[in-house]
Amino acid sequence: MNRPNDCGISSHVCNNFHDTIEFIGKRWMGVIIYTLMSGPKRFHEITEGIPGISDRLLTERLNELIKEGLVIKKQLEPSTIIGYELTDTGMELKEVITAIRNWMAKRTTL
Amino acid sequence: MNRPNDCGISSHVCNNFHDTIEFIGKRWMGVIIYTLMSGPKRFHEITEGIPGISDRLLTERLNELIKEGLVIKKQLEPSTIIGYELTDTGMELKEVITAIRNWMAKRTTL
DNA sequence: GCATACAACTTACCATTAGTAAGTTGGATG
DNA sequence: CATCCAACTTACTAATGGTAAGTTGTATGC
Repeated sequence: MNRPNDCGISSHVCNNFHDTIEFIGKRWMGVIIYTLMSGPKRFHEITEGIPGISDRLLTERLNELIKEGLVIKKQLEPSTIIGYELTDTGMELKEVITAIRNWMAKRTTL
Repeated sequence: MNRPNDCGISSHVCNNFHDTIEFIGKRWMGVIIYTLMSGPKRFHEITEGIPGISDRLLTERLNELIKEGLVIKKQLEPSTIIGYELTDTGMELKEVITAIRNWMAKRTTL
């Protein structure tokens, strides 16, 4: 039987696995992060790129991402317009996204 | 709002990044899959290994995982007791979990 | 074979979160 | 300085999750 800490690495990291996967797995989180992978975007560019998402939820998710340091609000060159950009930490999720897409590719060929 | 399923492979997970990450990111999905990575488990072994999860939600998530072909219900040797085991497809999510854990390890806060 | 215990659900009800839509604010543009 | 529209905010409804109690089924002991 698995105990919560019985994972072979440090218990701190192990105990955070649940929080981590639930955070990045929250509704719309994945596609928002994925959308920002291709570069900084304005609010309405994100909504237009993600069919079905509402302003309210995008605001909420972006604020959560900012709070967790995965996204920053940034002034876009050369105007005064602001947009949202992945931080280095956020950008490092690329490997997670790649792993998911690899898994998907294997699965659909079955 | 759920977009219509246009691939016909399964009801939730198809070759679409959004559906896939939302499926494996559903509440408790990550830890359930992670728990089963170390081998087949009985129902109560899973609940005991995941503090906070309820019988109702574990039943619901296991049924979703079975429906999507990530988990099978299996008779555990040598008794008549049944348990839950990851399929090959489910087990291949190990790389996704590894990628998340690597990302976590790099981070300073969450 | 009957009683007990516990595992594995199931149901019911309340709380939280998501979806929808309308309203508000504030900066850009004519 | 009026209009537009991006970027929120608020209010309300629908869906999902949390909690707890109830039900069914199988193992074990007498």
